[in-house]
Amino acid sequence: MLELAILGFLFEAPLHGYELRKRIAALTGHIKPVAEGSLYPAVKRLEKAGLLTRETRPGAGAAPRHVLSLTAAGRAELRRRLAEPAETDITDENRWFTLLAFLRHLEAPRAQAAVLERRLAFLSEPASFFYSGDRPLRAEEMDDPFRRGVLLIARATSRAELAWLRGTLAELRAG
Amino acid sequence: MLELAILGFLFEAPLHGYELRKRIAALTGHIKPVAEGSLYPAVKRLEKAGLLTRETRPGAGAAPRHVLSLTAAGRAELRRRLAEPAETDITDENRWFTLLAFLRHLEAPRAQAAVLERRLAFLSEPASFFYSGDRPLRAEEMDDPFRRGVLLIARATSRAELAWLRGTLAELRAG
DNA sequence: CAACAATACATCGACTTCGATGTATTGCAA
DNA sequence: TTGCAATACATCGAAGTCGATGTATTGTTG
Repeated sequence: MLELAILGFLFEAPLHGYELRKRIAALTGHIKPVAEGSLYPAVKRLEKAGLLTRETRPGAGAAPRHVLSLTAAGRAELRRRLAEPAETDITDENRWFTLLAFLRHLEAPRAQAAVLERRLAFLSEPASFFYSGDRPLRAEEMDDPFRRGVLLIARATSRAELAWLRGTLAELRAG
Repeated sequence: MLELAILGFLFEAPLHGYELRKRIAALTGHIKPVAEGSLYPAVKRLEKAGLLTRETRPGAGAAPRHVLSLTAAGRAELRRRLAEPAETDITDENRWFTLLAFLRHLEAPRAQAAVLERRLAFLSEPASFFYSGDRPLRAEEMDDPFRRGVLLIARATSRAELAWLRGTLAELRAG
């Protein structure tokens, strides 16, 4: 998720680490903040893998700025990660939202639609957080108000997302 | 999140590891599966901390069952984690849902309400995933259909949850 | 003019998690 | 009857993440 965000932001423009950090904080920081101690090693990993390059410039600030840019391999890798997301990128909302934030960089509408369809399939499966034997329980069946809340909120999210998915898929197909 | 689920399920009844694994999978597995390689070390940690005990019984299955039970300290620790959740337990939906699944074990309605109020405060803050300068952007302002989707879905979730929170808080206060 | 926040890096050890692998038994289906 | 799925543990190394800490400069505010 962190790496996807780094690749996604750098795809849009070269940035130095501090700016990248601020953009990631704006994107997902209110939900799940990313520590600096995670960001710099992640940048290093991607650099080592040849996905980005670092150019040192005598900075306006204190330390010299390291401007980070994606390489051709890095741009290809972003597109690959967007086109072939892992299962948890589809199911985990945090990851899914991060993916959606950069899905525009996947140029082919067909490929974009294919990703949305995976999410559609996931949301269409009968699933719950709570079961009676094998049967998923509905909100109305829960006595516990807190567990009922989980199901009510999940249902509202699911409905809104299914409506949006169907509409957007129709638009993508129309062209 | 994993530790909270372990404490939560064992609070309800003593279980052996395999059963615990299945319950955790049912609760959150469709969204974010937990590897066995995470579960057993987590159980060990909690055991070492004196929060649970392990009783070996000649099992019906292959290996002998290790029945896990919470100690008094373990029960107290669950209540403490429910009453004083970390900030990300409030903001991250995965963690928040796990917390809600066990919030009934916090006996005092006052304490339950206090936790819901923290979530209410978080959801009431003006926040977005996307900004123009400092100003959070609304769904209607987004050109990118995917980013618009993120905001539309988040808004639907937020509305449903706020309605549920207000209703449940009223009930808790009414007694 | 002193203190502090913000800018701009970076590292380190501790801890957590993951994926792979291993052991052994029961029961069912091909 | 052979093999596979399910039951029921468990470990190990690799990798990732976090929180704390450190350095140095600029700009702002009291």
